Amino acid sequence: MRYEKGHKDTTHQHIVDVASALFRKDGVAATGIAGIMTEAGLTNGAFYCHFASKEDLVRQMLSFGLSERKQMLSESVAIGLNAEQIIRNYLSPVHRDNPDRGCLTSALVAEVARHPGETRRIFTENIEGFIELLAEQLLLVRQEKRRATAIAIYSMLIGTLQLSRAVSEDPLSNAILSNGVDAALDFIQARSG
Amino acid sequence: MRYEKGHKDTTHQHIVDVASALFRKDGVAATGIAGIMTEAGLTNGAFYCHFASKEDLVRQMLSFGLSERKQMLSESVAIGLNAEQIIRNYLSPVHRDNPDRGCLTSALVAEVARHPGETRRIFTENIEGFIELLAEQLLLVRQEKRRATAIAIYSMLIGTLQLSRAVSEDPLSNAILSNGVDAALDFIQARSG
DNA sequence: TGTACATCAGTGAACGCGCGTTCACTGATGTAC
DNA sequence: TGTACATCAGTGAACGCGCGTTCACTGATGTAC
Repeated sequence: MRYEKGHKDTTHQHIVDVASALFRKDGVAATGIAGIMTEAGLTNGAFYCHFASKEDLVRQMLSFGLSERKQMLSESVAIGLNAEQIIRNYLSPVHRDNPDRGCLTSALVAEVARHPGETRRIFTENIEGFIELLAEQLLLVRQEKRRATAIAIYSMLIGTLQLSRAVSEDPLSNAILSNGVDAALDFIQARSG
Repeated sequence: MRYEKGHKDTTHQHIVDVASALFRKDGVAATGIAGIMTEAGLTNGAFYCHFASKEDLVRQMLSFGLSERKQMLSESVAIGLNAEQIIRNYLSPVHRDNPDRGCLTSALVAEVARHPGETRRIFTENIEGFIELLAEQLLLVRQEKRRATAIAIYSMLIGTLQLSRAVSEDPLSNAILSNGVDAALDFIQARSG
């Protein structure tokens, strides 16, 4: 069969979206091509009409997924969320319990570190824009300290979320999250004025 | 051949040590039994004289490895290192560049989160002792805030180390590390007095 | 003291399975004449 | 307008390979008589 204009692009994007969710849920190494394609409603072979290799998919997924997350953050700001609300959303039980729809960095940062330089380069490129956007929201922090503060907060957030996901169940996991919110806010406070 | 008394325990421990390094370097999912046994100087089959399954090894590795790390921290304290020095060592280029000999949590926390409940329980159990020990070093922080502060600092440390490992090369990676030290010290400062 | 047997850490080949990747093929539509 | 061919996203079987796990076997030593 022939397909309508734009069909291939739609399918391509669909595969990236499906892979992005599976990678975040199970990790890159533990997710197979066959599983991705089945989940996308296609067969194995079609994968290589869209990607040169699994690593190629990983790179496209990082590039698209991180800029998508950046846009989500940007929209949060646009509708009036401040730094505190962004932090509360990030360190929420909902985010903890749904890694497949959550932050790519907290789900995949350790695995990215083990991937080839080109993959890490794409990660780095996208993360820098993210940090920049986060820095802009730290209105109380002196301009020249904003970037450094944003990096530190981002590190806190990904470390805290990961720890809350790894420990077995409540109540410790919830305590880690709410403790993380307090800590991030105290830290911003310390860097303010 | 028969072996001297204690031989099996020595071999068992050796396999755990080898696996611990490989898991930290490449991740659990990407490390195979055959690779571990070859690195340990044995053949495949012997693995099941020592462990019921790969998951069994993962659990023993976490249990032993985390209590080993806790003892290392304990010894650092015994020889007079303070909280600042512990943080500087943790967020050093040497630690970043040698994950196979470094912190298990920063290397494996995201993967542990995807393992069965029993594995996460072992992780949790050991991490709590670690947090406690770290809390005791926060001498400037008011007693009732120490535990919460220790958790937050630990989250910062693992998040920062992971981020520094994932980004591509210097100078950003080094900046993330030294920025992390400043942030952790500022945070302790904010919680002091 | 000498012989027969038990022990058991480790060997190495094999199991079924899923991995990433390749490739000859399909078939609906578009294009050329 | 009708026919022959080109296009190309997707199919599905197959490739070699390594995975976790199983198992019959080895062989040096310890034990029993």
